[in-house]
Amino acid sequence: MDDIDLQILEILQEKARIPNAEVARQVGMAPSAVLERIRKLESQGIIAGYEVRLNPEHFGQKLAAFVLVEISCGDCRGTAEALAAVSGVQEVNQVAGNDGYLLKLRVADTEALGRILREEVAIIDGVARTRTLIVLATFKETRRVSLEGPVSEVF
Amino acid sequence: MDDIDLQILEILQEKARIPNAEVARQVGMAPSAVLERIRKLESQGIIAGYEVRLNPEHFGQKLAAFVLVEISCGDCRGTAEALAAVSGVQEVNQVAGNDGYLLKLRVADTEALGRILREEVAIIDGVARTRTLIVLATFKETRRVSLEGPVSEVF
DNA sequence: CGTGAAATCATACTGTG
DNA sequence: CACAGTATGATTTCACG
Repeated sequence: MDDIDLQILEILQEKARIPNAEVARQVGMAPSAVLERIRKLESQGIIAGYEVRLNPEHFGQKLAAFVLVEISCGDCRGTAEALAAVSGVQEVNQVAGNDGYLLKLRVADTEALGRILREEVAIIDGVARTRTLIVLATFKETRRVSLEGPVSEVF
Repeated sequence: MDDIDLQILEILQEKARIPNAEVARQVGMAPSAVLERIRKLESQGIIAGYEVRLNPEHFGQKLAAFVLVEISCGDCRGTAEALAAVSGVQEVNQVAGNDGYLLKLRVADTEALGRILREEVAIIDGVARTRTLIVLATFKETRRVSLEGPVSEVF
């Protein structure tokens, strides 16, 4: 991965749906060459995929929340998968410390959140306790990765 | 927004970089009509944008962490913006309760995280205390929104 | 919402350093 | 091996019905 690859990734992070030909212009190369580089980045897993970003508020999901799920591990295999299947869950992160998992979810409102915690989370095997953080406002939400600094060439 | 729009969004959530003509085939419409719908969804803000998903591990960012930032609000204007500017910060969520903000960040390693907390977060005006949750594993990480249920027509 | 023509783009192939 | 040039077919755009 060289400097031109980084330029391409930077452009794509800025605007993922830019035409290939436009990327080629910006990096000063032929479209075919740029395409070849992008394909290679995809096959190397450096580009993991492409996503549409929908506005959740238009789909009746006005509330975001983080839920810390404390685990009492009798039988914990499958807990993560069970949590991932809960309504509205966008993230399941296993975290160090007593709180075993940190979930991020998007739901309609506090009522729906309460229902989900009671009826879908609490019943999962190994779930001891939950602590919920209601999101009042989101000031930044990106998946951008800073492309500066040393780049691992592994994989 | 009607049922065909929902179908289109569902297809795009599944695979964002699908050619328009393919979407048209799946919903049984002319490509031009589909494109027109997509453009409308974009201008309405229902489609908020498109993203490349890069693999952070290829860019020396092997560690994810959540940081709860407790705020002692003397002068809190600008705190969120200051937090958003911290290295590696991907999310800044204001949360209810004592912990004022929940950050998500991606960094190289625990050493970098420590440095950032000391040198970039702790010095921000209004930051009283932080509690860090190290992510050991991520089982799910999506921005998909469930398109079922009642759809708000507002905006 | 569909059609069709024109512009633009994607991509496979080929040649070149 | 990476890149540019080229040709072909697909896609996007836009005016119009």
